[in-house]
Amino acid sequence: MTAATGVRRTAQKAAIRQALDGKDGFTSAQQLHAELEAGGDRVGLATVYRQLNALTAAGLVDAITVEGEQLYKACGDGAHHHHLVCENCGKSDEIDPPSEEWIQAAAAARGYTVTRHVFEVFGLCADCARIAR
Amino acid sequence: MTAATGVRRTAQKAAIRQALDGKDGFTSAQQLHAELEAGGDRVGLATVYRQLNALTAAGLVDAITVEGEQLYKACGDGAHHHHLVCENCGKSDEIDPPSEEWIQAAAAARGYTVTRHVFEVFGLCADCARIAR
DNA sequence: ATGCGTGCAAACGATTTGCAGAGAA
DNA sequence: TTCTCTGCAAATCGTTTGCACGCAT
Repeated sequence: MTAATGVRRTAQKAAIRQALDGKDGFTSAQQLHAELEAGGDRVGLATVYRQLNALTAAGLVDAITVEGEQLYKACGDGAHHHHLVCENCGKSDEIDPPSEEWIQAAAAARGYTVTRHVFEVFGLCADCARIAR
Repeated sequence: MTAATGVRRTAQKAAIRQALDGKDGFTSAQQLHAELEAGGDRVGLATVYRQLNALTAAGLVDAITVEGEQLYKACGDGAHHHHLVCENCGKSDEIDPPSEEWIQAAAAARGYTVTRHVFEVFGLCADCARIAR
C-alpha cells in the first residue's frame, strides 16, 4: 500500500509545511520551491511535489487548478469548504458553502449521485482592486 | 490581433464542430481527435486544439479541467451556466446557478470584486450508478 | 541495521507554436 | 492572387518517476 504521510520526520517536510503555513494564499509548487531555496532551505523540486501531493491527499492542504497549473494552500482541518481567491495576489478567504444539500437535491432530480464538486470564486481583493483602478 | 473564429469556412472546422455537437458530454481534445480520425476525417491534433480554444473563447464551447486534462462540450449560446458531470461516461446535464447574486454578496462582504467563478458537480448518472452497483 | 524520504535527471503527457504548403475568398 | 487555416514536428512546461544514497528510527 501507499505509505502514509510523515512516517518519518525530516527537515524538508518541516520546511515545506512551514512555508505553506506562512502564506495566506494559494501558491504553485514551483514558486514554493523557489522561495524555499531563496530562504536557504535545500529542497528538491520533486520533494516539494511529492509532499504537496501527500498533504493534499491527507486533506491538510487544498489545491485548485488555474491555467493548467496547480495551486496549493494550507487549510487546517480536512473539512470541506470553498475559497474566494484574488487573481492578482493569490490571497484567499474562505466562503461558506451555498447549501450543500441543494447540490444533492439538484443532482438527485436528474438521477445523479454526487461524488464531489468544485466551487471557487475568483476576483480581486480590496487591496488589489484599489491599485488596479 | 488574433483572428476570430470562422473567418474562413473549412472542412475541419465543420468536422470538429459537428463531432462536438454529436456528443452530449465532455470530451478531451485527444479523444475528439481520435474519433475524427476513426471517422475518416483527416484533421491534425493541433487544429483540434486551436479550434477548441477558439470556440471556447467565443463562448460556443464550455471547458472544464479534470485531472490536469481539459474537457470540452458544445453549449449553445454563451450564457453563463454550470454542469452536472458523470465521472464515468462523461455525460452532462446543465444545472441552475445557486443564486449568482449570493456569490457577489459573499465576495463583497469580504471586499472582493468577483471576476469569475467555477462551479461543477461530479457524480454518476443514473445509468452508470446502476451498472457500478 | 533497516528502509523511508530525498535529490537529480530523465521521462511524460497535454498543449502550444514555428514554418511552409493548401485552399477559401 | 492573397492571406487565413492546416499539418507536421519540434518545443514548452508543469508534474511524475527511476534509481542510488543519506538519514531518521
